[in-house]
Amino acid sequence: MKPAKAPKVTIRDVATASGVHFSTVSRALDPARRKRISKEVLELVEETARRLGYQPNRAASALRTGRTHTIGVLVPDITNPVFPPILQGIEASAAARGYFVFVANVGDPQLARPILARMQAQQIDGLVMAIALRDDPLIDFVRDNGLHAVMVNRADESGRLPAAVSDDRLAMKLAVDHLAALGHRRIAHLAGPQNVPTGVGRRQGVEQAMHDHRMKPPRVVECESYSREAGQQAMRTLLASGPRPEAVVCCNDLVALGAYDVLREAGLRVPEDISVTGHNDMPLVDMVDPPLTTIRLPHRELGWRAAEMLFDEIEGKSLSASTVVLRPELVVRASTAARNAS
Amino acid sequence: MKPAKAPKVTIRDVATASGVHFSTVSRALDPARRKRISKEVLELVEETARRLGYQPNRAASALRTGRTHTIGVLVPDITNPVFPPILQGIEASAAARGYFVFVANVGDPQLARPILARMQAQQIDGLVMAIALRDDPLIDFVRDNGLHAVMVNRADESGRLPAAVSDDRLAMKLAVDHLAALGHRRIAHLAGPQNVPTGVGRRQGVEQAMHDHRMKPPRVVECESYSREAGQQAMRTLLASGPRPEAVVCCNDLVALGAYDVLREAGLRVPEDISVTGHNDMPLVDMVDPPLTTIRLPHRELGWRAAEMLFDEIEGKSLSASTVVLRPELVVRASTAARNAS
DNA sequence: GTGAAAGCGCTAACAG
DNA sequence: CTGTTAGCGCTTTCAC
Repeated sequence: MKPAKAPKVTIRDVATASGVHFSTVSRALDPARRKRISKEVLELVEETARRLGYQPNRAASALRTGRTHTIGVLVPDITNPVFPPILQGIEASAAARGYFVFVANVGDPQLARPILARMQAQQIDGLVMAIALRDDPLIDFVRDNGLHAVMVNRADESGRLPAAVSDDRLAMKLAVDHLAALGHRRIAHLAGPQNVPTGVGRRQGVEQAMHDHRMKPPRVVECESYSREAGQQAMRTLLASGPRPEAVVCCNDLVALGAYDVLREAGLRVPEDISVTGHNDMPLVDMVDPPLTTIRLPHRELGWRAAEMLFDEIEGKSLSASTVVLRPELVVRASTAARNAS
Repeated sequence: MKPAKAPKVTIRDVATASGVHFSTVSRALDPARRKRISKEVLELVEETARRLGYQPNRAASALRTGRTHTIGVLVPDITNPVFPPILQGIEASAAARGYFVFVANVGDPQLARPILARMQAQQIDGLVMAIALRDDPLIDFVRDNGLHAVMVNRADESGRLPAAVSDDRLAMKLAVDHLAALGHRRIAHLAGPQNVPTGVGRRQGVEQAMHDHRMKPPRVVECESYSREAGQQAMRTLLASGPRPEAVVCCNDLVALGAYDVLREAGLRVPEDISVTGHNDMPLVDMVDPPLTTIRLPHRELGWRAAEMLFDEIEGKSLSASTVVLRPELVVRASTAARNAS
């Protein structure tokens, strides 16, 4: 029968039980210093530690060393399906390197500062930010506090912080190239919020790609957010404000689905009357009607790479690239069709 | 211009700056003990603390008090869309009560123990478990270690741990009642893994409800997991092994979508040839073809309630119910139709 | 109401 | 190679 409560065995208990000084135990149990211990003592200590069920107290170690093996992650909305794979990547890297991850959902940007303050009180070793507006003062705040930090998914354009991102311009080029190959010329863009780096990058990607194809500049409607509702609203605005485009490139999948809603209301068929593309390849967009042509991102790897960069920096082996740009990939499904299909 | 690195101001700095003893500062800054401090001193201390940008060091406090204001959450797969809202609920409650949340993705059940050990080393105050098989030894382990813990989403049948769950039997009754009202009698069930509490509960719910309607017991095929692939496989088995049912009640949405895949392959139409129901109402199942009739769960509230129970227990005000059962809700869409529709 | 002193469990000089 | 010693920043007696 086991004891009712964990009896908290400390380094001293292990020491007396194995007849050595407690600092010897401390050394023996630290991979970095264990080599300076004689083989016999080392084995003895390890054995008794195991037998007694010793668990190091990280709080004590943290107080002494200033390192908690803990990082914070700031996400805007964990229910947005792009973030779970990113988090998974971060967490996998953290687990592999002996860190733990505090996840905070920063619904309202106003909350970022207080949350960050509390995280600092918890003595986090570093921070992964999946939030941040363009020129966000938060970035300066983080740097001024000497906090190790990296960004993921969204990059800070000024490069003040290392980042792991997908190539937004390439992503949109892939979409436009695909539509161009299908014969479309009048392409519109439902753009993301222009105060967010990805919103700008993707819009520029569309514009650049269309320019390269010698098309007229796209009609652009900015969405208020990356949501289905915002997509509906933007699509309504687009339909109301001019001739119907042949295709519409959307800043993300949710916006594309919002566009679907409005097009259906308006009696327009996708892709016969109008082609639609998304971005993210979130789960189930292959099951919607019609299956959505979109851009797939290596979300999990984005998270993994961001975390690796952060840990390297924390541990002082900061050789890693300052910005990692990963390649997105076009996934063709049934929401795009050749122009003369109608 | 701000200092390059945070100069870590401590309680002593605040003390000398305000000309009092550091223990007075400690008292003044603790809501629970601040009342014993004279008004003038209190205000002075608060003011200087603010001026110096004092941040309490939780690691020190943790070492002294044994409380870290940190909890761990074990989820099987954060990319499964049921978990993000649960996490969000947990995190919202935690933020409101001054706690932080370690999230660990326990892909392989084998990993649970080592992860838990590491969390204990980090001195977590409590644990929320969204994993656990039936009669999982992990539950005993947690209790024997005197760890405060609650379960969420999946309950331990033996009631060894408090839990916040949805009423699985009711959920399946809602589905069966709905199908019965549409005139169906030959209903099959694609069941969840029978080593998981929810798998059993839902199967029993279907069986009980059908019994109550005086129907013959359902044909049941067990899925290997709660995934689309497992749903495909189970649906294949079902079609191959007997007469075609009029309706199939699925243990969750992903399984239902797997069933869609196979029915489409087989040239069967949903709902004309066969009605299908899901469970969870995950994002976008209203956009698939046809939109899925399913059961909606209060996932966010599940997480919130679980966390609240945990914090109450940690803080010793353990008046809360031991098990909270929340009501699921039927969402009728287009994957179910009356029997004579065909 | 405030000061003094001890110590949580650990690491990191410094001796020997 | 191992023992000694001194704190990390905080809370918590115990005095006054």
